[in-house]
Amino acid sequence: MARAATTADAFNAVAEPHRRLLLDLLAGGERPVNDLVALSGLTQPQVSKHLRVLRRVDAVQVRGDGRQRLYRLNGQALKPIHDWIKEYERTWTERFAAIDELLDDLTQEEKDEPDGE
Amino acid sequence: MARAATTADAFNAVAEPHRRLLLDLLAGGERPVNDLVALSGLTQPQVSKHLRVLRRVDAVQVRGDGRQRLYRLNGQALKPIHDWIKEYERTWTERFAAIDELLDDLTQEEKDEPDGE
DNA sequence: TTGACATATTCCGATATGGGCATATAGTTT
DNA sequence: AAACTATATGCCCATATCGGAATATGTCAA
Repeated sequence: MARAATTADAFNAVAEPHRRLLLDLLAGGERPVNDLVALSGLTQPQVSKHLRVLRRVDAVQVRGDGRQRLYRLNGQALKPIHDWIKEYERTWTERFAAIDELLDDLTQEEKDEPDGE
Repeated sequence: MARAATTADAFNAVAEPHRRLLLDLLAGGERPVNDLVALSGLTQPQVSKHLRVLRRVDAVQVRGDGRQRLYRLNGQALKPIHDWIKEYERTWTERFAAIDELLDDLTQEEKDEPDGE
């Protein structure tokens, strides 16, 4: 066995800068692929491929419209990321940071394994 | 040229589930590697390697203490992720979602490139 | 049907990743 | 110094990733 999970969840989908760019562009509204190509400066296949990944994690949805395919953002899929990172927000909120640090110290004392060492 | 950026920014560091686990554990306070090994169920080299990546993006900081190395979370490094994803929050906040959808439609009309298609 | 346009897919090569295992390095104790 | 503990590294393998170029697929128009 070598290597583990990768492009299959939102976290990974979003780890790619170009993919974030596409999402950002789609945040402005539904758009056909060619628009994204123009706006992103990426090649058409590149865009199609990245959109595919984003689709797999349901971060975007498609809708056929004539010969075009309209892509639309589905932020819902990004919620898990937000939920996870939200917990860390306190870390950089200075006031909380100080409190946390204090708590860490206290907690340490009672939690520290006292099994010799 | 093949392949682009990877493990060098917070987004990527956090894309790995095991790495998120380590961060979550460290959120509970400073800990030596062996604690993390025990708590995570990962092998020691695995932990060391993941910690290295996390260190490279400054998501954790080390402090030597005798023969141990105490790792501590540095949430600050995760802020960019939070800042980015925050913008998408409205998407799943139902009321906003509806409004956005409406705005999309309106915006579309005036923004749609009228250059022949 | 043929042709033009829009988008998706395939194949390829270069590279990086993560795990496993063995081992190196560092600090401590005796 | 030697033995021991704690952690970091190195090496290898299997696999996934991203980009590039070419091509397939799909849809509409003549």
